[in-house]
Amino acid sequence: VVEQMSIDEAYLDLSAICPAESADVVLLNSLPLARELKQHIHSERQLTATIGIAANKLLAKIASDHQKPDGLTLIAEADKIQFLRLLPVHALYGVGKVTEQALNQAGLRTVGDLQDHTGDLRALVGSFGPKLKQFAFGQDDRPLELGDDIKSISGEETFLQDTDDRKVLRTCLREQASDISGRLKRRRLGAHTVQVKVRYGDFTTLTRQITVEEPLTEAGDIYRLGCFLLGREKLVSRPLRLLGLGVASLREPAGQQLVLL
DNA sequence: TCTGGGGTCCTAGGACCC
DNA sequence: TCTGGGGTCCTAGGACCC
Repeated sequence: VVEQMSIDEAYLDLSAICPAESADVVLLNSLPLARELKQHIHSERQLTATIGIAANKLLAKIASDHQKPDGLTLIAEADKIQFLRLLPVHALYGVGKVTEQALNQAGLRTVGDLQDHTGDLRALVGSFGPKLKQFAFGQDDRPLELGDDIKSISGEETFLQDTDDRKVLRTCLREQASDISGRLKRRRLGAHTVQVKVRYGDFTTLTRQITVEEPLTEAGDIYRLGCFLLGREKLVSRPLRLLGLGVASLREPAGQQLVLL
């Protein structure tokens, strides 16, 4: 079972082909396969690959980050709590710059600090609290996401020079609309929301969106709504550094709604 | 480092409904 | 005329990930 995360990362669930009575033996049984995988990649592509083996996605990712180029790291269930203790909180999935700072300010710097913390983490990180606590102990029940169901499609362009030239902006928007339309049609989806995004020279970034009843697929329709949003909100009052266009609320136009009259 | 591109999810406020 | 309680949807921004 494979979940592709990006162009160069994926999770593999090998539990079905490496059966064993205990969780850690399952992990050990997958080692030869991991070595073989690395070898295949190297002989076929002349590329190194890094693999992390563990009982869930959180730990597998941490394991693969552990030894970077050409690594192979296994985190056993028996060792996971100890293994995590010394890592900075930033190592946990979902802890970025902002959350890290909030935790640091409360004196929580390592995953061990999180493990030992007796208070309610919700006071520091909101609804992420319970999940963060589980992550700190190496518990993660997120399943592999298989389906290629997709929630939004967008494109954006940063200009070499900030511009408010209507012709340049219209051309840009038209290209983005046509790209989005192509991707919608390939997936046989219709969009009910169109969003524009602008960024000015000072990096101020604004988005505006509109939701419509009819599913959109045509480039012209998406383009027109994008223009409408830009105009309605007078977003091009100064030169733009970036212009973006996107669609969301994607649905398969399964049953076409007919007009009553 | 003056900061690209494509995504997902969460939050908070407001309009609106019963 | 002001006011409860429970809910949905839309919008805008932001944190985070690769």
